[in-house]
Amino acid sequence: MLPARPGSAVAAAAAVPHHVQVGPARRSTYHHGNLPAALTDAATEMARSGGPDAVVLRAAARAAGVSAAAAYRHFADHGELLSAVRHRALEALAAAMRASLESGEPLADPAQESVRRLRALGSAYIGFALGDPGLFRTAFCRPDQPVADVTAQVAAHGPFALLSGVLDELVEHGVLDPGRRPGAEIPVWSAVHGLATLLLDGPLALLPPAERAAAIDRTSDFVLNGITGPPPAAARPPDGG
Amino acid sequence: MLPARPGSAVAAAAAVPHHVQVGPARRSTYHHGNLPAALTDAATEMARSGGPDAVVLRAAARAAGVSAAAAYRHFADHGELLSAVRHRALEALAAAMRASLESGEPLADPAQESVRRLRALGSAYIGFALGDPGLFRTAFCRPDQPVADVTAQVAAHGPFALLSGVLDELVEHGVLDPGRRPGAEIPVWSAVHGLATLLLDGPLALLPPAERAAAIDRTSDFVLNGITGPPPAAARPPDGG
DNA sequence: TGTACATCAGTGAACGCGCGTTCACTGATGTAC
DNA sequence: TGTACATCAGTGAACGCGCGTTCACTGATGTAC
Repeated sequence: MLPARPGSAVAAAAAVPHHVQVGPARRSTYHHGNLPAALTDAATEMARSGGPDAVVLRAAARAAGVSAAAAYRHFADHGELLSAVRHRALEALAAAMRASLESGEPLADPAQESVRRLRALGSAYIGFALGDPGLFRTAFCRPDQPVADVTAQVAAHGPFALLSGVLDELVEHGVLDPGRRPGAEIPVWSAVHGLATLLLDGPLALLPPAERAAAIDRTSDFVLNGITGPPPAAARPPDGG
Repeated sequence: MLPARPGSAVAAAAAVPHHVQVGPARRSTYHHGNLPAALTDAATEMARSGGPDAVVLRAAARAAGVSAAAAYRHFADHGELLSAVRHRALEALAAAMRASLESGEPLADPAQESVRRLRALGSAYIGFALGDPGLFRTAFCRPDQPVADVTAQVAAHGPFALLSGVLDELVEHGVLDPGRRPGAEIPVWSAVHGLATLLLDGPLALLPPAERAAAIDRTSDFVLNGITGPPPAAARPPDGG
């Protein structure tokens, strides 16, 4: 990302203690070039390896080879930097989901194919959570205040949009009753997201691998039943409770 | 909780600055009586109003009218105090679920009644999350390292056990196929837990009340379908990938 | 083409904060005789 | 019933930490004339 021209490495190292940080970037020009991106990159790597609490403005500045105060030319405060990282994390999740959609052998039967795609989304979501826990936690960490921004991103290009698309396919190919389509995203997303968080940080964190895999499979079936099964109105009490 | 004998209030206030903390408890005896409980109480109140990050050992000691160092007679470190609070939070959640089970008018038909009870559990879970967000977050906050303890509590007397019981009732009264009973807790719990976290801290936090209620209803139906619907093996690709 | 100047993006030192934790200590308690 | 003593549960001061943020500043950049 940064050109990182060493110049006089020894002199530079002596002049810039930088605590004991790993490879603080050096730059040749006084002006940085693209400091916002460099800070966001650094902060994202911190989030990746340590979750949202590891996103430290001073450390990001250090990693970008810049004083902490310089960060305030580009971010109003720490929260704004964290927000930028959250965006990146949601992008990464969406990218993993998209990649999963496009990988694998399409099935001849369009109905089966749309089901396959729904499963692909779910397994990518869980896979991302377990494979990149720091970013996943950051994507869904509590903002200082609920932020319309995140909702919009998620809805427009993120996980929600991808799920919506595949649910539409399920309707189109007769798997999902059109009457039950509206709002179907939320329960499906809830099930997958809930499983991810319970496995990651919750009481299911200690599940042995085999049981973990079984839990994922079972939830996958459960989700399909949940959206495609008959409405349970028959088994419902007259008063919704 | 504490006797809180004011004694010479003015002198006490002068002698014990305690920063600007609300009502630091005074005690008459040198020994406290039940300091672990008092610290856990105080810390739990902090968690209730501010979530896990608000659990501050020094502040809990202050609230209990004791020096910070005194806490270390009873808790190895901050993490152990937080663990105690997590226990309390999980207890509170389980209690809310139990109370919900026992409230409301039982239905004559046992099948319908068991369904009603499942719904009651779910709505208590969501209700607790939205009504006592600080405690809910604390109950499920990431421990320093995954802790068998929590898993055990949840399984033995907590949310998981209650859910297991009601799922057994569903089998007993013919709502749930016995063959699909094993492991059914996990997807159900995932859906409810996921919805709670998405509504609380996630991208659904800004949902207007009406839509929020609709989302909850829809997820409730979804869960029932998920466990009672036919196994979706028919719609499944030959390769589970 | 050169120069004055406004603007921008950095610097580095400092502030205040409150935390978790440790230490040597002392006052209170209970038990053996 | 009284006394010596071990043990326990407090005290209060201190340490080190690293953070977010602010400030007056200065070096670099680009533009008007």
